[in-house]
Amino acid sequence: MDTKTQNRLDAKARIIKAMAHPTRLFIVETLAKHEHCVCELTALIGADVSTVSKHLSILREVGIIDDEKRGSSVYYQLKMPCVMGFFSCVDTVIKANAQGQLKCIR
Amino acid sequence: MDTKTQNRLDAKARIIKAMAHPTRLFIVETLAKHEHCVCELTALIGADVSTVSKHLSILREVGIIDDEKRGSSVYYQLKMPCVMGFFSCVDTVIKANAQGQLKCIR
DNA sequence: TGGCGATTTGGCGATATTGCCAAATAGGAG
DNA sequence: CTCCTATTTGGCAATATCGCCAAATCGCCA
Repeated sequence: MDTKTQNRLDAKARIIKAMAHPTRLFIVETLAKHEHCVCELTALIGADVSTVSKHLSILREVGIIDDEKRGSSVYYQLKMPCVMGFFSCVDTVIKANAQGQLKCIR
Repeated sequence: MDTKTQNRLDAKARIIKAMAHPTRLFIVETLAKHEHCVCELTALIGADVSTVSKHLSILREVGIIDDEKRGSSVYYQLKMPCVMGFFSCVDTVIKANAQGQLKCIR
């Protein structure tokens, strides 16, 4: 694997890794509906605020979401809605696995 | 976040996590062209055979690739080609980030 | 200006991932 | 049967991730 390919795949993996966590998937799905501030997301997720804040910064770092400070709150929004289409393939994989399981039982 | 959502997102994250590694991205992209045996992939990647074998088992475990033993070799193939479309969004994110950088310099 | 609510950052222990080596396993060729 | 090649598995050290607490920031508002 040459260096150029390595760098390209490193960049790609960094972005995918940012989504490879249940809480961060929840954040992306939730922001797909509409923007939310950190406190709202924290309430929905049910984890420590600092934990949620770190998840948000991971997603922002790779450019998937955007933040905007308004008043005393920080509002996050989905910057790259295409990731939602991205997920439909994952659901396809899950469905295919389930059908494979069924076939074994039958 | 209720238990049902938690389980759904765990399953989704598991699959995405399987792709969140440069070497495994390389494997998926390579298999998208056509099937390869472990030895061929190992040569292309340039890592230890055992390392490549483990990466392959991670991808197989979540149902993204399939294996078939023929002769003394094991051939792997892409089972879920939709992941390639999945990647185009990631490229979009990378491009958007680059353009954002440019805007800052200008 | 002092204090309050919202958010981020530092740090720590627990856990997970990664990549190599060595050893086990599985088939095929001689 | 025995050697050889291809692959997988076990184990280990290095590194990264995760989630909480505590502390630092940052705006507002009285």
